[in-house]
Amino acid sequence: MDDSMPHITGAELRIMKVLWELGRGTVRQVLDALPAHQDERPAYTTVMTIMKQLAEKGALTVDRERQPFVYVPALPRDQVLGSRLAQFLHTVFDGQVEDLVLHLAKQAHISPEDLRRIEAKIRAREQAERQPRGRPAKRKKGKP
Amino acid sequence: MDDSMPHITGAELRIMKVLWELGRGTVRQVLDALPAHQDERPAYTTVMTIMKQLAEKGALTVDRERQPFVYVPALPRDQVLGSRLAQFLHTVFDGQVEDLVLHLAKQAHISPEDLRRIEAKIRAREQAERQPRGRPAKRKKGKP
DNA sequence: GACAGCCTACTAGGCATGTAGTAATATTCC
DNA sequence: GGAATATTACTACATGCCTAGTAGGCTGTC
Repeated sequence: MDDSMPHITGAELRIMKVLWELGRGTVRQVLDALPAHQDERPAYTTVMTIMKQLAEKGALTVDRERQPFVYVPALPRDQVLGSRLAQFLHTVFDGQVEDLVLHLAKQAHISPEDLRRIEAKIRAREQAERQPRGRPAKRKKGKP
Repeated sequence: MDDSMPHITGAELRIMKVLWELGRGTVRQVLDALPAHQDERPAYTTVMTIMKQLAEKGALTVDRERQPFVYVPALPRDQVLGSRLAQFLHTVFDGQVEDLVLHLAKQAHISPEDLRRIEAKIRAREQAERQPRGRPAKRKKGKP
C-alpha cells in the first residue's frame, strides 16, 4: 500500500492538488487553475514537465487519445496526503502523535472545542465504516 | 520571532534533536548519541559540517573556550518543530487543521479517547498560561 | 495545399542539499 | 621538546529538484 507510494515533491504536489480538484485536465487547464502564488505562475512548459514526471511515477494516468493529452489522478488524495503526513510525523515528531497535536493546538490556535468537533467527526467516520451506506455527498467547487 | 527562523533541513534536524536531548555536546558526543539509523551512521566530518552550518545559521552557539568545541542549541525545540509544522500544514493541507487531524486520526489510529487526553492537556496548558506563577506572562503575537 | 497556432518531447542549467576527504592546527603524553 | 592523536576548516562532489527553452508534430483555417 504505502510502500508502492511514489515520492511526490513539493512542486508536484501543487499540480496534484489542482487535478484532484478538477478531476482531470490538460496542461493548459492545470496551469490556468493553478492558484496564482501571489505573484508568479510557472511557465507552461514547467507544468508540462512536472505532469510528465508525475505520469512516469504513476501518480497520473494519461489519456493520449484526446489531442491535448488529458491527465487523471491515479492516486487518491487521501493516500498521498496521508503518506506525507506519516513521513512528517516520523521524521519531525518521531512518531509522537500527541506531541504533534499539542504543537498544532499551540500555534494554530485550536480550541478544545475544535478538538471536540474533530472527535465527533472521527466517531462519525468510525460508525460510517461500520455501516457503510452510500457516502455523504461531497461538495465540489464547480469550475469551468 | 518566527520570521527570523532559519530553515533547518532534514539532516540538520537529526543533529538538533540529539543536542536538545543532550543539552549540549561536542561533535563526537553527538555522533555517538546519534540514533543508529538501523545500519549506517554518517562520518564524523559530516556531522561536523552540519553542526558548523547550524552554528552559522544561528541554530547553535559554540563554546570555543573548551577545546573540543561544545555546541549548545540556540533555538528551542518547540520553536523549530512548530515552525516546521506550520510550513507543513500550509503546503500540504493548505492550512486546514481539521483536515490534518482527521488524516492523522485515520492512519495513526488515534482513538477519540486519545483526543480527549490531548484536549485535557490543552485545557491544562491554557489554564497555566492564564495563571502563570513565577513566570512572566507570555505575550501572544497578534495575528492579522 | 499551405500556413499559423497550440501542444508535446527532449534537453539543459541552476540551486539546494547531503556526504565526505584532505590539509592544517591544537592537545596530550612520554 | 617532540611525536602521536584528535579536532577543525576548507573544499569538492554527487544527487535531486525546479525551471525553462527549443525543435518538431498535429489541428484547424483560408
